[in-house]
Amino acid sequence: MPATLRDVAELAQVSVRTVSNVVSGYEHVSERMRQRVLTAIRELDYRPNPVARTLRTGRTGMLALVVPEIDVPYFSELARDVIDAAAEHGYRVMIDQTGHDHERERRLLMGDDRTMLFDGILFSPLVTKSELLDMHRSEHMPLVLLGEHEFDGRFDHVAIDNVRAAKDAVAHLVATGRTRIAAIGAQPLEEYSTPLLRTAGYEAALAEAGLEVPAAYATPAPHYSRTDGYAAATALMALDPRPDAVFCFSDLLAVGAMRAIADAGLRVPDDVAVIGIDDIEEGRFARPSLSTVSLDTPFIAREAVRRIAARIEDPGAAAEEVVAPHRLVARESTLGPGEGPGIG
Amino acid sequence: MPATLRDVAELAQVSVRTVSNVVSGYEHVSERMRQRVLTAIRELDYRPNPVARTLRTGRTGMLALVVPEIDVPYFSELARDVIDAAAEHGYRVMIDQTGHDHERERRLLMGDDRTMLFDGILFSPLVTKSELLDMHRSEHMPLVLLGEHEFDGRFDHVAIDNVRAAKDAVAHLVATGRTRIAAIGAQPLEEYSTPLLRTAGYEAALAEAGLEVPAAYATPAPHYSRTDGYAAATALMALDPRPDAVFCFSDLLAVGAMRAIADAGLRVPDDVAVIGIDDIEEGRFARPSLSTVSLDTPFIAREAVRRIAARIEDPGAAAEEVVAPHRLVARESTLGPGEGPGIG
DNA sequence: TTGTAGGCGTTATCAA
DNA sequence: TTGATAACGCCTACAA
Repeated sequence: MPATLRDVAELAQVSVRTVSNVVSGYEHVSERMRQRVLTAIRELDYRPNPVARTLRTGRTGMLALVVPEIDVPYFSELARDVIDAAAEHGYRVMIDQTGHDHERERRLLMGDDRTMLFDGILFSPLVTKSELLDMHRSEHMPLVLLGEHEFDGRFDHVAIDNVRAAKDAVAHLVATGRTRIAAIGAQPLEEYSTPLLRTAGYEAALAEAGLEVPAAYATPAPHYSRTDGYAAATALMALDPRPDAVFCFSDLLAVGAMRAIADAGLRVPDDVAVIGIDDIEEGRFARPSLSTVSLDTPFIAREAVRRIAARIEDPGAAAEEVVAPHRLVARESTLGPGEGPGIG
Repeated sequence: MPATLRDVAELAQVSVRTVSNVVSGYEHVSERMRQRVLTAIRELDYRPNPVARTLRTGRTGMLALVVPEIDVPYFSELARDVIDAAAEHGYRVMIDQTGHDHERERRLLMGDDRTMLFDGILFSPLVTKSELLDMHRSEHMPLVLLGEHEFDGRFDHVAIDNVRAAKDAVAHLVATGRTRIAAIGAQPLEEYSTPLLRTAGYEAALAEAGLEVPAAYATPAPHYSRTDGYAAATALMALDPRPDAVFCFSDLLAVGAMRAIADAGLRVPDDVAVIGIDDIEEGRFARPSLSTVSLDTPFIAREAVRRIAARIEDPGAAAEEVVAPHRLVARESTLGPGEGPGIG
C-alpha cells in the first residue's frame, strides 16, 4: 500500500492540512514544520495520489487527442508536436484512434466512455457534419477541432486554408508547364469537408489556368493511404489521354502514386509530375523527393493546445478560428533530379 | 454541473445503492426500479464519474505506452496495434514520449509524475541499464518492457531475438553474393542493448561466412533516423574499398541510406544492396522496395497487453519473457527490380 | 431486493 | 500558521 497524506501527517506529528500545504508548495508554512514533513515524506516514500487530487479539484492534467489513425505519418507527426506543446502547459496526452468508425467518433463526442478523465479534447475528425458536433455539449468538456470544418462560432478550431493550399499546389503544376492535371483524393461522400475543399481548390486552379480535363481525372481515395494512391494512379496511367501531372490530396497518396507510376514504366517527373500535401519526412527522402504543400504542424499543435488550455481556464471564452500557414515546397517530383531543397 | 448518482436517486425516488446497481449492471434489480432509474438517468443525462470510480476501485482503465518518439514509423505502427489490443481488454492508452531524454525515462519509472493515473506501463525504453530498472518498484505499478534487455525475472518483457534477426539479414546479403558488407546503427554507448545485440548478430554472420571487413564498415547512428542513415551511408560510400551492401539496424536508417547511395550516383541493389529491420510500410513503397526483417508488431502488441492485463489482475504473477517471431522479407533493394512481393 | 453509511486520498473551509 | 472536518462522487459491507 502506498503511503497517504494521513500516514505522513501521523509520522510527522502534524495535521494533514500541513502536509498538504507542504506538498502543494503553500507559502505560509514554518521552516520547522516543512522540514519535519519532508523528512516523513522521504521516510515513507510518499507520492500524492493524482486520482484523489482530481476528484477534489476536477482537473486531471490530461488531454485527449483523437485521430483517425496514429500510424498515418501526418497524424503521428502532429501527435509528436501536440505532446510536446501539451507538456509545456503541464498536460499529458492520451491518444485515441477512431479508425474509420463514425460510431466511435460519435461516442467520444457524446462523452460515453471515460471522457471525464480528460480536461479537454483535441479532435481531428473524419466527419465534420455539424449534426455530429451538435452532440457535443461543450459545457461539459472543452473541445478544439483540428482540420477543416465550417466555423460556426461554437468551437475553437485550427486548420489550414484548404482551398488555397490545393490551388497553390495545382498552380505550381501549371507553372511548370503541365496541362493534363489529375487529382487523387476526392471523396464520394459529402460528409468529409477536407476533400471537398481541396477539390474546390483543384477545380479553381484549373479554371484560372483555362485548363479543361476529363472528369475521370478526379479519382477518389477512401483512406488517403499509400495503397489508395497506388490504385488510383494505376487507373489514371491507363487513361487516354494520360495525365502529365497528378495532384494528390496527401503525401501518403503521392508516395503510393509515385510507386504506381514507376511500376507502369513511366518516369517522375519527366512523364508525370506528382505533388502532395502535408510535407511528411518520408517525402523528403523519397526518390524522386516529393513536392508538396508544407503545413506548419508545430504551429497547429501549439495553437490547438493554447486554445484548449485557455478554454479549460475559462470555459466561457469565445470560440476562435485559427488559420495555420502553409507554403509550397517544390522538389524533384515536379522539378526534376537534383532540384529543390536537399536532405537535411 | 454534471449530474451525480445522488441526483439520479433523488429524482427516481430510490437510494443511490439502487442507482449504482442499475448503472453497473447488477442482476438483482426489479424491472420496475430499473426502468424508473433509467428514466431518471436519461432525464438528467447522467454519466458515471470515472475519477470517483477510480478512487474507489483503484482502477483507471488506462495504460501508458512510453516510447522514444511517436513519429518514428516503427513506434507509431506499434502504438496503433497496442491501442487496438488494449481496447479489446477494455483499456485505453496514453502515449508518452521520452525523446532521447534519460532523465524523463527515469522520472517515469520512479513514478514521479501522475503515474498512478494508469493501471500499468508498457515501456519501450532507449536505455536498459538495469540500474534504471532497479528504480522501478513493481509493487506499485505493473510494468511490461518492450524491446530487448537482459531478462532477470523481475519484469515481463516481449522482444524479438535481435541477434538472430541481424544474423538473418546479413546471411541474406551473403547468400545474394555480397562480400563487403557494412552496417549502420552500432552505438558508441554500451547502455543501449538493442544495437549491441544487432552488432553481435552482424559480426556472427560475417564470421560464419568467413568474411572480414574493415572496422570502418560498422558506422554509428545515434537516433536511428532517416538523417542518420543518410549521413552514415554517405560516409560509407566514400570508403575504399566501397561496401557492396549495407545492413541497417532499422528501416528508417535504410531509407536514408538508399537516398544517400542514389545521391552518390550509385544504384541499389546493383552497386550496393540495402537491407533494414522493422518492415515499416514506407519500405514497401520505396523505390527500390526495401528488403527487411519483418517484426510481428501485432503479436508484440497483443502479448504485451496480455501480460500487463494479467499482471494487473495478479500483481504477484511470475514474470514472463516472450520472444516475438521475425522473418526475412527480400525485396528489390537486395534482389533487383520487380523481385520480391509487390504492393498490397 | 433495496436502503444506510463509511471510506477511497485530496483539497478547502472554518476555527483557533 | 496550523488543526479538525467536510466535501469531491462512487462503491460496497452491513442491515433491513
